[in-house]
Amino acid sequence: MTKQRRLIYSIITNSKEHLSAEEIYESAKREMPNIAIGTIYRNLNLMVRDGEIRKVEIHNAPDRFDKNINNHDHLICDECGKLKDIVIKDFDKIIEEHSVDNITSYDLNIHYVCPECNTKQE
Amino acid sequence: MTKQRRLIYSIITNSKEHLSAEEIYESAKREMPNIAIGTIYRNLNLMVRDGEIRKVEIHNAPDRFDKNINNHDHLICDECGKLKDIVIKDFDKIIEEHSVDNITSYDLNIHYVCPECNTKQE
DNA sequence: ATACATGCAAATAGTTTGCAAGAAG
DNA sequence: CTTCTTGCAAACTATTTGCATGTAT
Repeated sequence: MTKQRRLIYSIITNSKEHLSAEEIYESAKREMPNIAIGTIYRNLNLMVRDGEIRKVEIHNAPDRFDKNINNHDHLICDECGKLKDIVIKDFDKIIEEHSVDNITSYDLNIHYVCPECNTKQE
Repeated sequence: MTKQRRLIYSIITNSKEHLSAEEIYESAKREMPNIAIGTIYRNLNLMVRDGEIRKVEIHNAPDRFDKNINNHDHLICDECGKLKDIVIKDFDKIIEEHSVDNITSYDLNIHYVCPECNTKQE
């Protein structure tokens, strides 16, 4: 439990957004200018392993980190890149009905244009 | 329409597997030893853009290329890494029921242990 | 004390790109 | 001919890692 780790954790839990490692790094540097990007990644991975946070992997974009560790999926805006949580109800059951055994996890990202970007476009 | 492109396309359509760029490269080199990996990627991207093939993006693993361009999702084996196609019926409707507008695409990969690897383990 | 975490820099993997030479229409 | 594509090598992005030093317990 170093102060670096405490800082990184607080940045994630205090943010309303799903931050990338780079964004966490920029934010952390304001408090600790010498903090290294390697330290950010190492701590993020430890926290993910220990179930304190969740990693959201997105294609063609850096991973993002989520304080919400409950079962949920993500909406990803094609315009601004921001994420929102979504819960697809009974999704586990839907998959099980397709008679697939030994499921370890699944990974669902829905791409869309978020309401904010959609109104901007008009 | 170069012979490189024709070769790459035939490798994909003749394969029963979902090949990675590297695997396509290895296979192509047997016919054309001087073919460059850059040529593989350039042609794959063109074919994806033109809808001739589909790119399957998997986290922590190289992209794979799929001759099946119909709507379908993928099962990914955690042991051997091989992919299988799966169609989750009415999945579009399930998402729409969650009152999300402006959906452009979605991306569902289900991780599991495939029957082949599962019997091996016992 | 001593085990673990850090900062730094270099390495890694997968993919993309600039450019001069070559092939296609 | 002239446009598009190739082969090659270098660049790129996100992330990981080796190592000597520093910090926590």
